[in-house]
Amino acid sequence: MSDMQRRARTPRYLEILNALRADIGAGTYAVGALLPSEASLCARFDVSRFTVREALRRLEAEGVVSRTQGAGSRVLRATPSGVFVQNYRSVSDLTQYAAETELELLKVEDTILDDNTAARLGQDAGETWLLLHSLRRSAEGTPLAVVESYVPQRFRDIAPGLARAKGPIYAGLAKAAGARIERVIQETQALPAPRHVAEALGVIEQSPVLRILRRYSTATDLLIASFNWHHGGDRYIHRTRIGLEREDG
Amino acid sequence: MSDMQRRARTPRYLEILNALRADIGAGTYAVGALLPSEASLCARFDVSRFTVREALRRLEAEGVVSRTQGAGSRVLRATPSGVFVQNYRSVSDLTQYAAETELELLKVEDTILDDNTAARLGQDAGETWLLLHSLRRSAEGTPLAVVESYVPQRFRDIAPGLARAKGPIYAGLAKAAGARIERVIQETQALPAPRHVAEALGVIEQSPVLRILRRYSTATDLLIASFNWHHGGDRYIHRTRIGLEREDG
DNA sequence: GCGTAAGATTTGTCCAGACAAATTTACCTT
DNA sequence: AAGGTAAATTTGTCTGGACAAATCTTACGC
Repeated sequence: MSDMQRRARTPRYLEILNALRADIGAGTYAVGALLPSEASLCARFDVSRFTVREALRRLEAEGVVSRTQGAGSRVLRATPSGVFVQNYRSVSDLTQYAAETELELLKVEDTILDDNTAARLGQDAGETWLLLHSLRRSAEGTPLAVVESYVPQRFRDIAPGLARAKGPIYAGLAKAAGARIERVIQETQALPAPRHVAEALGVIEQSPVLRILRRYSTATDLLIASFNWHHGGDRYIHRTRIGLEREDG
Repeated sequence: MSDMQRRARTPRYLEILNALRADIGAGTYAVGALLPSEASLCARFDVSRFTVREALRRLEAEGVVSRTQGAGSRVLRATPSGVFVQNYRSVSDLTQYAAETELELLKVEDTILDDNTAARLGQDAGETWLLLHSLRRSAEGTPLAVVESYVPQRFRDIAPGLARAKGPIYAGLAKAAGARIERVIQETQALPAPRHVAEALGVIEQSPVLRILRRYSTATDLLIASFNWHHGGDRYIHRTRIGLEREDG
């Protein structure tokens, strides 16, 4: 063993890491399934628990597995997530698909703003808004993003037709309202996926996703706000026509 | 000890982590300085090396220290970087400072596009462009962002005056050129800081920073492109007036 | 059938020690 | 003074063990 260790310049935990990555990639351990316990991995690779944990710890840092005390290690995705700062590189390019996507309205419902959401939107908690759920899919049928739009109640009648109209929702709404959108503020954040987003995107709950909050305002009012949930990490590209106001460039 | 362990529900390594964070925040261990060795930390906290390493490992994951075999652990920054996907939360809010910042022109120079930059800008490699370096500072004198703008040669005469003009560079340039900017494309990525950026931002080389590439185009041409380097991680907020074209909302 | 409680499983925290590998320091030679 | 080599320092990898804490499973009682 000490002899083996001398010849092999790659650490043992890296071999295990690669073996597990390969297994996950090959589908031996499917997305959503549990990995073998640390104890059985120790037996399989004939190493101490420390070494197995070192490999698992890295798999977790890559976003490939999620580990829970008492429950085990669950496979979140087959390939590393290209975690933003940790990995220093981008994996996929959303805009590649953007041209081929379609918008699909899932649900329209009344909702009362909770404290958290109200704070984010800059509105009063307890207000009743209209909540539109929509889902974008790529041409190949892969879910790309979940969109949740908050709209004032008064647009209740025209709301369901917005998804079927040409152009983006905010444009249709502005037109219907006879208002002009003058300000867009966008916030980007990374979060663990809540249940409904995970289901819609086809990823495991708690796996990292990008949430982009956009607030479209007229000169005086917030007209529409939307949470856009994307697959986590990766490079995010934002396209727009014209940009005014102060900017870093 | 086992008695102490029973009463204390917070793991020992977390206490050490917090103690080290406090020391770093207080300046006991300055940015750029070396932390005590693992061995001396073991002595100070009376724990095994495993426990100290667990704390240091997390400090490293937060981007607070950088660890090198044989060299030691060096302090990279005083506060956690709010690493994007890893931490699931934001730390600072750039816009808080944005109102109080000033723009300062550092350097104007001719540059020939290398393959990499050319590819990013969608221009031909070997072309000669004008490169403007500028630096933003907060009111308190803390460097916030480094901006590198690429501008066509023909703007050589007016370029130096742009920083002193009111409003953003691209607006002044468009006005001077009699052109109208119709499209802005923004790419966000996380990278290890190159030397000149690290120096300007006051962070350690290789520490994670956000690089935002913005390309401002007229109907036909790329008018100006800029790399905006920000402190890593954290929440990035983008403000603009009006947004047209296709969008996710 | 359903909730509860006990037991089994699984990961989290921690120790004491050992050697390897990379870097830094000190010293010696030229 | 410059350069190279050996020694000391420091982090990386790894063992084998122990108990704690969270979760899951099973069996029991109502």
